Amino acid sequence: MRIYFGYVAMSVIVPECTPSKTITFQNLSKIDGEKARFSRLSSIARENLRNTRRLFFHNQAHDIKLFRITSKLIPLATHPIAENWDWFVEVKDELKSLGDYARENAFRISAHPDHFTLLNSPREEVAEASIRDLEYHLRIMDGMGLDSSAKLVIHVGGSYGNKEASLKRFIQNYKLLSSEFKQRIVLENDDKIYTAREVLGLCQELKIPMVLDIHHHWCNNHNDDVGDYLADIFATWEGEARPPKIHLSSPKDAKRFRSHADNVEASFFLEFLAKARPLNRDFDVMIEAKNKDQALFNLLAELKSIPYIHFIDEGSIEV
DNA sequence: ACCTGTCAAGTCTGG
DNA sequence: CCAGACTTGACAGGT
Repeated sequence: MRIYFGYVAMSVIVPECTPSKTITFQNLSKIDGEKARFSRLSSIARENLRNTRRLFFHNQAHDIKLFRITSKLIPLATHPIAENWDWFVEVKDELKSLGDYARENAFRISAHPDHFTLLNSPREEVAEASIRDLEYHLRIMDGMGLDSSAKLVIHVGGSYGNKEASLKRFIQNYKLLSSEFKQRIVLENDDKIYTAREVLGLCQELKIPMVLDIHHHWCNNHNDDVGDYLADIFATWEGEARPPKIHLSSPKDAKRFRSHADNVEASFFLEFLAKARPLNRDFDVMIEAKNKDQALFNLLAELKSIPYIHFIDEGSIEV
């Protein structure tokens, strides 16, 4: 089984290369005239795209085929102050060529809309804002010309005092979405509310691929063992062009155990690998650590001493 | 060059 | 009913 590794949004190795530059609402408001404000936003957006391109080159040079693009690529894209700003036209060409490069090098691109994207909120304005945010992500992926294997990873949402009703509301709202959304949305278990088993049930019912977050499962699991239903989680990816994806991170410390540590404990990964090995299926691992790409390299360096792990290149292994 | 409080967005808890 | 926690990278204003 082949396992590919990737990291989230930014590099700690490539200097001066943030793809998430922004401007605060307050400061943008100080600029006189809509035209000048939009021009400022456009120049930030283009800078972010330039840096994303540099990250792509870096990834390709190191055989890293898995990458999560930042949600902050286009500054204030869904903020009311930028409502009349046609950002897509401004960055259309850059987006397309970025996507071409990704396709040529067989990159697996994903995005993870922020935690206030809540499809199941009982507040209509929140649910609507969430759809606007998903639309924004869709336009980026479509603009890059990526096929439906480029996924949008989201959580189920809040519990709002009634988990059962909130799950139902997710189902209702999800069903209202067009197929453009549905072919990209995948669901992830979270660290507080919806466990892996609950998310799996939802994914099976709605035929949505499920991303298992090992760290979240460790925080929030109702005492069940993910090994018992890992095969079912992987099965939600049947018919998809790409293999299942998991998220991997380690707890920061005993007190802040939900937070991401700087690096990933090799034992944390190996424990999971022991459960996945019998299934003998390829899967992708998204590393979520403060040290970003360096954490990926650090983990792989540690795996070098494991006898049954063979290195294909800098970014993938064979087990 | 470096430091610190603040930032568009939501939800949950505890007082 | 409201303040604070949660979480994270970057801004912005200051030294």
